[in-house]
Parts: sequence; C-alpha cells; structure tokens
Amino acid sequence: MIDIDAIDRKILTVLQRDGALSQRDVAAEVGLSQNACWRRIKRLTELGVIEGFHARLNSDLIGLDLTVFMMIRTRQHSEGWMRDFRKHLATIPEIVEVHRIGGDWDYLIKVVTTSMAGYDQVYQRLTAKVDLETVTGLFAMETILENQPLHMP
Amino acid sequence: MIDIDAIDRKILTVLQRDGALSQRDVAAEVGLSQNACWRRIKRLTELGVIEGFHARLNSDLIGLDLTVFMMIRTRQHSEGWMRDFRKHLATIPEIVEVHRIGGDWDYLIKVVTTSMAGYDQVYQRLTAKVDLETVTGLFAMETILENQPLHMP
DNA sequence: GTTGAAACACCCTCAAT
DNA sequence: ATTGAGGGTGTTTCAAC
Repeated sequence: MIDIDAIDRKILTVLQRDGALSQRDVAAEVGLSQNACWRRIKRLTELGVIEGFHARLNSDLIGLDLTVFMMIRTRQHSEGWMRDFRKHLATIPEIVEVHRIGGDWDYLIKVVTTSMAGYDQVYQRLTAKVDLETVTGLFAMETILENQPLHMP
Repeated sequence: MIDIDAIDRKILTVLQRDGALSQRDVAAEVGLSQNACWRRIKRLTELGVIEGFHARLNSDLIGLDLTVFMMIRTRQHSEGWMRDFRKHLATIPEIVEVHRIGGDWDYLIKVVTTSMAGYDQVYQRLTAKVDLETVTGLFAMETILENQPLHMP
C-alpha cells in the first residue's frame, strides 16, 4: 500500500474542499513551506491519488432538476452481455453513476436529468437495447447532502 | 431562468472534464479569445453555476474500498425530527450523499468507507441516535461509472 | 524538511479596434 | 466580440542550508 501520512491527508482534505487554492495557501493551511507542499501534491498526483481537478456545477441552475436512482435486475449475466450493457450505459450522458450491487438487485444507477420527460427518455434508451428483468426508479424529492469530500481513514 | 448559451455549455463541459486547464486552453477549445473566455467563466461563477473547483481522489488508493447505499424508512416525519436527523447525518464523514426519496423508502444514503467494520461503525452511529423503522444496505461489488460530468440540457 | 531566487506561465485588467 | 500589452501572482525548478 502507498504510504500517506497525516500531512498528505490534510493536503487531500484541503484540495477536496477547494481545488482552486494556490499552493501557498494550501501550504499555509497544512503548516508546510510552499516548496515542500508542491512536492507532495506532485507526488500524490503521480501516484494517482489525486485524479484531477474538476469544476462542480449547480445542477438546478442549468436546468437539471431531477435525480433518479434506478435499480435494475438483469436477466442475463454472461461476460459478453455485461460488456455490451456497460458500453450502452456509457452512451447515455444523463447517467452519472453505475454500481454493480449485491442482494435483490444487480445494478444501481444514478440519473440526473431535466424532468420526468427527460427521465423517460433515459428509461426508454436504456431498456430498448438490453434485456432487463425489472427496473425500478427511486425519485429524489430533495437532495440533503451531495459531493461530500471523502473521509481520510 | 439564467441564460446559458451553447458556448457557455461548452465551457462548463470542458471545466467539468478538467478544471486545471488554463484559460488559454479552455478558450482554444471553445473557440474564444482568452479574454472573452475569462469574462464568461467569471460570469458563470458569479451566477453560481460554477460552484467551485475540487480535487477528485482515487478512493481505492486511500483505502476507501467499500461503497454502500443505505435505504432507510423512518418512523417519524415531523419538522423537528427531520432537522435533528439531518444534523446527525452531517456529523458522519463517511456519508457522502443523502437524498430524501419517494416510494417505499424515505432516504437513500451513500456511504464510502474502508471496510465492513467501517460500515458497521457508520450503521451504529446512524441508528444509535435516531429512531428508524427499517435500514437496508446495498453493497457495491463494483463501481462501473462514477463522477460523470453533468449533461448540458 | 527549510529559505531565497530565477524563469516562466498564468491571471486579470485596460486600452484600442 | 477581438488583439495586444502590462503588472501582479502563481508555478516550477534550482541551489544552498
């Protein structure tokens, strides 16, 4: 396992909270010189711990008002079918998250779209090409927390 | 509603994909001068469309190997109880996402933690202080897609 | 780990078109 | 909207401690 010390964890916490901070500010927050901080950030990036920096948008302001979690039970489970299924999922841009899960269901999918009509389109596109046993939608009435920073273990 | 034209949408798409790009590079990608691009980014930030820039981490590399979606049915639904429930949720750092949902369940919670033992701690902390009717965990065996950029409508 | 310095790129503003 | 230019800031790499 990669070794990440307490200062690295501090840096990662700070950069999750605000990735636009200058290295000088990050260094000050974690109690390091700018130079040392730069070396650590560079190392964490090279190790792949920091995957990148990204803008976070306010979904409501761009008209993405509906979040739905789809739970899916599949009929087929072969390698080839799964590969096709994944490729198909990746072509639907409203799908922002997909997990293969255990238990009564096989997949959990998060969809962010404009409206019920938009969701219906996703539903149609998803079910048109693949053979699914059951599909249920859990509609988010209200998002209470989202995009919380990962907790450093 | 705020008006966001095709170029703004392009900018937002680019910055979601890579928020570390220089304005010169963003400008080149969307076919604008650096100056004009800067003005648009500034406007989008002031409008609140761009909420900020954040580092994205590789959760496996920092030892966060387990993702669980908790589905919760609550016993109480009063204003005061809900407020307390939310405050309690916010104190558990392994909880990265909470939605109030419609249907058979009341809340969907995403938990990212180290292990089953870590999940159990979250479970214990969550259920210790609040009165919940039913709690189920959907365990992610594999994450197929995550953090996909929001699709511009 | 630290400071200081130098070279360079980037950000932001302004003036002119 | 554009280009060009300038000052200030941030990044990256040194050398020395």
